[in-house]
Amino acid sequence: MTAFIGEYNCKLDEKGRLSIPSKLRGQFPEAACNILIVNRGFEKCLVLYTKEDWLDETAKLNAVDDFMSPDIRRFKRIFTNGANLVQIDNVQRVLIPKKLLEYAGLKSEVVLVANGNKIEIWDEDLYTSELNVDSTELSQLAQLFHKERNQGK
Amino acid sequence: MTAFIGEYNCKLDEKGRLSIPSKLRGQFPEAACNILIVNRGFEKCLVLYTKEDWLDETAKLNAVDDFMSPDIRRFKRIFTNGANLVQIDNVQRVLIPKKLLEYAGLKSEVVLVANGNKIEIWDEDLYTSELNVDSTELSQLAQLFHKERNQGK
DNA sequence: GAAAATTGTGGGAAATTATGGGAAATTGAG
DNA sequence: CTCAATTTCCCATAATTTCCCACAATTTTC
Repeated sequence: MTAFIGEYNCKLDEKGRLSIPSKLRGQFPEAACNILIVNRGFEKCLVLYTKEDWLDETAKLNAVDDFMSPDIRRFKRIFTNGANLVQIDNVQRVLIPKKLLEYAGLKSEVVLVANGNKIEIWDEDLYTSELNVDSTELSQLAQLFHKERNQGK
Repeated sequence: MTAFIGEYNCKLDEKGRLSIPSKLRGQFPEAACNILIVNRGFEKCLVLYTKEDWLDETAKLNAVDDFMSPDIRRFKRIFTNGANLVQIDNVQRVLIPKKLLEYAGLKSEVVLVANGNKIEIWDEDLYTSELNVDSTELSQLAQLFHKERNQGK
């Protein structure tokens, strides 16, 4: 599984093309791996996966039989909603589908944020306010995280 | 088994023809594979299978003995009854039978959604509301998924 | 600090894909 | 058997996407 690192500011051109900074590009497993999957994030952002990691994620979903229940089917749909294949062109850009640009409110200035095996794509301004947190809230969040992590076990 | 990726907006023309986006078409196992099966979905949508995967599905059904119960027989009958062979024409379109269009409430704007080895076909508006979920419901669904996945084993 | 190499940005042309319409073929009813 | 209706097949145009080239900007090297 890939583990991306870093945070990168970049630009979308008016055709909706996002050029991937070479430092990030270098982190992809294979030079040959030039197909990515973009998806809507739970927040107002997009998420990039390598094809391999996307297939791993969805394999977990697909292992569960659709006959089982309507809720299972619904969950699968919600989880995979918006997925799009994109190809990296020969100058390291991907064309982001218009629908997804709208969803995430992406205009020109965007931020790519590594998050495990995923890369989040945020509008710069939204990202700034998402990160805008004071120390009280941060420690509340940490407590919550700790609690829920242990519940999950 | 095929694993399709992506969500695609497309249009039905007034003859009921659905053109398959090239990105999706490229995911079919063989260029020669130009016969698909459309069936009713459990929700108000349709489901596309490759011929091969459809045969797998029906094999699973037929593995269950008809002697077992009337409900088994009834389910098999109803499930199989909606299935239709459709052929991909030379510009990558399939003609969806009118009965199925009605069943899924398909008008002009539709969405094709990859779901494992199947492709779901939704009316755009219905699909949007299917995906419209608040965070409380989402976490309930996630829990349910987690639970049922483990039950299924 | 200047030159070279790499990377980022923009735009245009070519190829591919989508879409609509019409003609030919097939089917079914009378 | 004939006519009407539907279906299949094919072609033309519109729209989109992909590919390519040129230049700008940044980084690296000497």
